[in-house]
Amino acid sequence: MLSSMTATPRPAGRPLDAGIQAALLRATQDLLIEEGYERLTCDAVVKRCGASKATLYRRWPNKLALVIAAATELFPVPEVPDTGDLREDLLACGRVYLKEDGRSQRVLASLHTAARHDPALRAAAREALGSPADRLFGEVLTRAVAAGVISESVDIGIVAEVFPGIAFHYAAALGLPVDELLILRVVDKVLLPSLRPR
Amino acid sequence: MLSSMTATPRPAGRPLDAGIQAALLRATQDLLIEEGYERLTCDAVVKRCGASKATLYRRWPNKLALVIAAATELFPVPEVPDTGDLREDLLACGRVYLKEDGRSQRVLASLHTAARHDPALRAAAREALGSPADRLFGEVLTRAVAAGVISESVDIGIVAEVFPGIAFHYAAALGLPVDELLILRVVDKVLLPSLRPR
DNA sequence: TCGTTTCGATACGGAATAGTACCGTATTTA
DNA sequence: TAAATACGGTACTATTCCGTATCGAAACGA
Repeated sequence: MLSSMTATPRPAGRPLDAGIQAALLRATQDLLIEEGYERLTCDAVVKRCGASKATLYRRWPNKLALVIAAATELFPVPEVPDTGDLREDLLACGRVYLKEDGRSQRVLASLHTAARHDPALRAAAREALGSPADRLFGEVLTRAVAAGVISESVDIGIVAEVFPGIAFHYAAALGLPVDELLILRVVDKVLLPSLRPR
Repeated sequence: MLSSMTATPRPAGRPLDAGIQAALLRATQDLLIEEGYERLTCDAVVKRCGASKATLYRRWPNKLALVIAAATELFPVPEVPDTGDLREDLLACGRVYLKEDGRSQRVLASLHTAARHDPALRAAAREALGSPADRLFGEVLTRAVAAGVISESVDIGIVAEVFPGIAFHYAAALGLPVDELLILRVVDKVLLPSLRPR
């Protein structure tokens, strides 16, 4: 009864193994972080899972589709923090970058740098991802201006770019981890001071 | 007489063409900006100059050496600004990133991202380059603290990372140009406010 | 003029990698 | 049991790209 309600009744033959699918996506994410898009190879992905190439190409038609799938899986759009306290909201925005040990942001940084020079990847990534976390600061700040918590004379556009800029610099160039201490320093020592009315 | 004083008297045969050498380095820089390190090919470099591969490999033993030479050529270590006025010094630090239309910083960003995942490139780049411009803000700020212009309670370490972070984010991920307006916004709306004693 | 070296052009070897094809085996439904 | 499909393994093709080798022509010094 219940199974008969599914849109596509299970086809004959051995079904796809969901565990392998998850393992392939996870390995792809790891290799994106470790090696970057250009140096990630499909052979390395399947080898790391003890899988075979047929198993990979049965699911995704090519490397680009695999990578996009691996990235999108990481991005349930984060919610805009709203605690009623500006400092707490800003800290919460920063902590989005810590989720799963910064996994999603590190994958995104890897993709972003490669997309810079690869039109196909750029188009696919823009469609599938955006960079949701980077927008959080802007939304929190505009809300704060609307609520009168921040003076309208403040340049919230550039303030909103401070943390994403530093986080990307850390992840993509310096190879440093984004951690709670960094978030505290940026929020307390840079963002809040530059938001104070003069 | 004069020529006899040179350490190495001109050897026999046709001399190396300095113009071609300059063209090869410039083409390498352009392709680093346009394509990134991984996608830059030696064939593309020589093709763009109307040169041949023999001409390239006569000068540099491999792609890595070519790229390092192309990058180092762009970096006469910048001088630490010292105008006597903190704001002017900070603006001057930012304007280093504008030199030659941001050419050197864009090349460096390209190299930096590739070096993240390439040990050989990383070692060579660290030895040959560092990232001199990124250090300017730190030096200006520590001097200002020593001079008593800035309170010691300020976290100059993180403040010094704001502009390099945003500039790298723009160059390596967003593909946006760093311009005078951006420098003004960062310095006046972020850096100086966060340096004010509370 | 003669020897030496650089020039552009081109062909080539070797390695890496994307993607395809096929194998025998295992798992599922009918 | 039979048909269908997924599985790991592996061989294969096609392409790209680094780096080498070789060619005749051109540019230098002696």
